[in-house]
Amino acid sequence: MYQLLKEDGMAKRAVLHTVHGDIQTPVFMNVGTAAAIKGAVSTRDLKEVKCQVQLSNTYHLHVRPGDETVRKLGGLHRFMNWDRPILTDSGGFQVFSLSDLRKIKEEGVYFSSHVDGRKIFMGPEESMQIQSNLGSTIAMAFDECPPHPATREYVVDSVDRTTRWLERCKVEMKRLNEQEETINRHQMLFGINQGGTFEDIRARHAETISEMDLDGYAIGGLAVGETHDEMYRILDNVVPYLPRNKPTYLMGVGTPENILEAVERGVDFFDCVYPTRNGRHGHVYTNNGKMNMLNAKYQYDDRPIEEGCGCEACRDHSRAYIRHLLKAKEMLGMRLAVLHNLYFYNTMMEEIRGAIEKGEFKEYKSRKLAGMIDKG
RNA sequence: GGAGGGGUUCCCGAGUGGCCAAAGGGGGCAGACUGUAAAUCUGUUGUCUACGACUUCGAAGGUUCGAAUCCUUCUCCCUCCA
Repeated sequence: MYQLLKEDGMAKRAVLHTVHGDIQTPVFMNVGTAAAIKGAVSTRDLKEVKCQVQLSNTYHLHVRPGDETVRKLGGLHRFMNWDRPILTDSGGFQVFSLSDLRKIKEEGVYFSSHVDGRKIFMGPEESMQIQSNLGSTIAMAFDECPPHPATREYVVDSVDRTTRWLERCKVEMKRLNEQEETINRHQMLFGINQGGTFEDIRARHAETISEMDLDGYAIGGLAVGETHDEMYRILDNVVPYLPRNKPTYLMGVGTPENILEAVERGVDFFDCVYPTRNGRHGHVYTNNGKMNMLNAKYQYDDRPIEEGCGCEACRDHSRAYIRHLLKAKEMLGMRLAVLHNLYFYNTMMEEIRGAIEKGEFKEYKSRKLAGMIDKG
């Protein structure tokens, strides 16, 4: 159940009650694609870094270790030792990211596994079955994330198919949740809006899926190469067509700035690989902007990444030391950078929630952005 | 003492007369990354009054229109046999 607690302009402060506990929104979901946050981050670390929800991936877990394996081991929560909510992405993004390794048909998508090349068929039913086997808190509809740029004809075809797939997802999810042996019989299903950069297609699709009474609504197919302005324009245009009394999830986004802009436009669920991937690559986020810890200027810098930050990296170590670890390719360097970034993101979301509660989101956003732009 | 092999740009290491400022790694420096095929990928890495010039391949001298590449001497290192 989703409860809207407070509104500040378009910005929403809400709570989503789930069988695995409450999610306070706006929230950033920490991405652990293959049932692990890359960078040697444990579930203990995740709790310390204030992670509310983890995101895992249907396609990747189906390929390895196999969703049947996870089901036999009691589901993803038990497998990973994570008792808070998990959202599983459907495999729809892999239709985009593994575009050289797949064929799209009406019935679904034929992949050749990126691991060993074997044929894998995934349609809406298969995606729901896999996610049911994983037992995640929230399942995502199986969609196609179209490339950018794409022609209008391509996008129309793709979105129509995604709608038909969504209907099939809904039927299959209902069936699975009614079965006795299902691990999580309260698994939620979020639908995904598509339409590329075509506002009218986006809006019409949003209206169509809004009538389907799903547990939440995502906006997909953004941050795939379009400009930030285009992305914001689409949010302006689409969010109003999605139900306000349901979660609004902007998939795969984004930078701290992207998130602030999207919250202002009514989005309250996010996920992105940036904090983890950038951390592994030596980039860390601070209130003064992004830093590349690999840069020579930090060689003798004895300060923490960010003064006053409560994360393990900042409490215990200097920039110089973390730079050394990263340069030496010591695992600890990546781990500390990732922990810092996740802490930064999750803390920012906490601040956002506080600001909305006080009705001061706009001020908070300007302050935050000014800091990051000034010294970035 | 005898026989042989070798010293290349920060490092390792190709290159045996012109297409060589010199392959390829590494290291350095910088950049990219948005529902993760990513501990990945890209650029750059002699100097300058830079679409041209200058200095460089152990040192010095020589052959040649032209040398990192051929010759002479010197020097240093390594291996094997005594």
